Amino acid sequence: MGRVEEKKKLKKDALMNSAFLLFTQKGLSETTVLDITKKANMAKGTFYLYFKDKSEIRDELIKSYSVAIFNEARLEIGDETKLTFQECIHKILDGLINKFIENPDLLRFIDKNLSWGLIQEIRIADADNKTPFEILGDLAERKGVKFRDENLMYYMVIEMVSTMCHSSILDKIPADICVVRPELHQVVERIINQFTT
Amino acid sequence: MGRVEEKKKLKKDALMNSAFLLFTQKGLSETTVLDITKKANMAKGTFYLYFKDKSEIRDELIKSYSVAIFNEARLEIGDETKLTFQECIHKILDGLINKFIENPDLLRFIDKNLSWGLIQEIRIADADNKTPFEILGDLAERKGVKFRDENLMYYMVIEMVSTMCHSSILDKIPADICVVRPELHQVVERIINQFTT
Amino acid sequence: MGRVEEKKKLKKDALMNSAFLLFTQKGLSETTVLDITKKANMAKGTFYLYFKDKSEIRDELIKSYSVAIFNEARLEIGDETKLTFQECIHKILDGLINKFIENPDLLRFIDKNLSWGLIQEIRIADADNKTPFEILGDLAERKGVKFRDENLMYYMVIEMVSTMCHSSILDKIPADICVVRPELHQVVERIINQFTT
Amino acid sequence: MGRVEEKKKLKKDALMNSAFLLFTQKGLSETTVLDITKKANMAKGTFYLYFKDKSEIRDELIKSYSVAIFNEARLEIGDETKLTFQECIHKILDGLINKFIENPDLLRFIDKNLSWGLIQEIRIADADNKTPFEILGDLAERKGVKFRDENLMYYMVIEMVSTMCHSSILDKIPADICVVRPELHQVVERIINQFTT
DNA sequence: CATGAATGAGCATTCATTCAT
DNA sequence: GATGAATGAATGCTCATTCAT
Repeated sequence: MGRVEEKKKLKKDALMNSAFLLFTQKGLSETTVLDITKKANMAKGTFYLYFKDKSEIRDELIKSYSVAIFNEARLEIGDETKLTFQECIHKILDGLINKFIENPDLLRFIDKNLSWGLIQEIRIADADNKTPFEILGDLAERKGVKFRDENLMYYMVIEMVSTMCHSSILDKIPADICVVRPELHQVVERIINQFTT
Repeated sequence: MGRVEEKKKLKKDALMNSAFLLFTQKGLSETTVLDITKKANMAKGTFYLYFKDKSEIRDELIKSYSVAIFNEARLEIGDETKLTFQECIHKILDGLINKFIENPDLLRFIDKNLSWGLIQEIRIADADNKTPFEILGDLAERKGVKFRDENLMYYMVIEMVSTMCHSSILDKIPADICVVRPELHQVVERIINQFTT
Repeated sequence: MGRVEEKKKLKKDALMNSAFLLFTQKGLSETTVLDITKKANMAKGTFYLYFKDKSEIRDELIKSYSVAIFNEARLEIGDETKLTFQECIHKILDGLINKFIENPDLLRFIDKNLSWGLIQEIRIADADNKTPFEILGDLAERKGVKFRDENLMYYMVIEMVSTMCHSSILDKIPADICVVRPELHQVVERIINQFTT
Repeated sequence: MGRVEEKKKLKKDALMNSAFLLFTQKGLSETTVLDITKKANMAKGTFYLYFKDKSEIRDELIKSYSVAIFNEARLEIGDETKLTFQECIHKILDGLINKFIENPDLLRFIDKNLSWGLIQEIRIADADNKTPFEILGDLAERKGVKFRDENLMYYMVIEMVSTMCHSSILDKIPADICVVRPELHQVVERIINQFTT
């Protein structure tokens, strides 16, 4: 039965990959179920064996990609022992930007679909099932840094980073990411300073 | 004939208002022409007497609202003679936030549809047909302030402000606008400082 | 009131001319009432002051043009005294072909809409209100020619002439009218011979 | 899978038959897709599984019926060895008239839709993929008959036959087919004589 | 399990016709 | 009389979803 399970997993993954690409390129309502199944080399009806409807596949996609992104961001820091909190943040930011440059579809999808509510529900399995913010909180504690209004700070940073990556990487607006990157680092630093107590 | 013209204007306005509300609540592709006309108490066909298709009404809406918003923001400053550049910006920001608090639909619509390209095309009739950025540029000049990478700065500020207003006013995420407002002022100030030469 | 009557006639004529051109070029169901009124420089609603609906204008058109065609064909013969019946027919045929070459729209319209029933109802005001076939019958009598199955003969001749004119003049199929014309004369002659007793 | 294919064929045939009847009775633009599917006891959407749009079903219909008609006409001749060319033509003509008497809808459809261009593209699979005119040409050759302006001759004959069948069979105008038939034979004979060299 | 044929609700758009001005 | 704004029925076509095979 493990074989069967594996096969089912493969099918589901194929559908999710197809949907991912199509959603990022054409948007949800412009992507048809037929589009998705065709790209995955399956029949239309098969879709409904794996997902209740179109919105279910979208939700699963968001969850899955978000976990991956945040986990990789965490690993990006590497050996943190000789780094300040701000340096850790810079490393994470650099890692994210690089990732997004390599994989613009991912960026498009994340930016379009990742909601604040969702972020807070993400739990990184490889990190004691903690949420991204708990992980950052632990890091800050280890570095002896304290913030007021942590949530607001994270929110601002995330919004600023995601919107600037989106426009500069995907559309080179208002400038290429090479130009935007140093300014973005600085803005993030300033926002963090603003909230540091 | 003035009567007829007036009536037509009323009809068109009714359609635009209906479309505005529906677009902000359900999005463009989820809003049907029938929805719009029903809400405006008209027959489906009437829509096509005033607009070529759905995208035309959207474009007219964006243009019309953007001009209004930016013009009002400009007037918000009032007598600038005794104010610094930063103080002017704070006044504009406060005015905008107040406006958005009063009119959340407007906020929703602006945030969803106002693109960077569009902003640069907006010309304020009451201000020598200048664009918002030209107006701010003039102001900065009068105040003797200079920036590097002005465009990027404006972009970052606008994105930060619009996204924070959107989430805090409409969804109280990550906090209510009362909490976010002072922090937003400060972030904007810091961003402007970062780019001041 | 004669003035008013005249004006009404002019309007009606303008509508009929526009409709005629549009029907011949685009067909009945592809021509909209708006098309017709626009071409006649009138408002949509005005159409309904002169015609009950689209089919009424078509019927009036057919009648009017058919009468004109047949009357002119009759006049084409000129002084018949020294001509045989066949020579008269040849003259009529030549006149018709020339007329159709000059005015292809007329040809298109006639061929599409002139029914056998209609032909038999046509009465030429300038010829004692006789039908075309009565006129030809009189001519045959004067020339001392007799036919069996006159109706069938006329029908065959008319169909052959109209279809060949249509295709050769309008589409040069299967050949140009220059090539077809002599053969058409001969076929008509042969058909008449076939029915001559 | 043969079952499925068979069913699909049945469905497609049902659609084509419905469309055929409706097109002949109401014309192309007066027939809606809903009409067609209703008559075939299917849902509207099903139509689009089998045909791209309305014009595609019309094209398929014309092609299919034309090939059938011409092939049967060819077979009508039977053993030609003791027949003259004219006698062969008479047999074909008789076969066609009989066929049209039995199947007036077919006649209506053919007459309305079969264009000269199309006839020349018809290739009879059972006769070395030759066109109807090539087949007749071969026959004439075998019989030692020669024509000038063959195309024009065929065109005239076809037009005369189809229009006379149409009106006499479908509307008994100008007379019943029983009356018209012998005259039609004779006219065809005369036309062929006219072009024989 | 997988398929894809079938369904029918839903949409954008057109246009004949009416009617208030 | 003339206008053209308003109507809403009708049409071609799409697509999410179901279900028999």
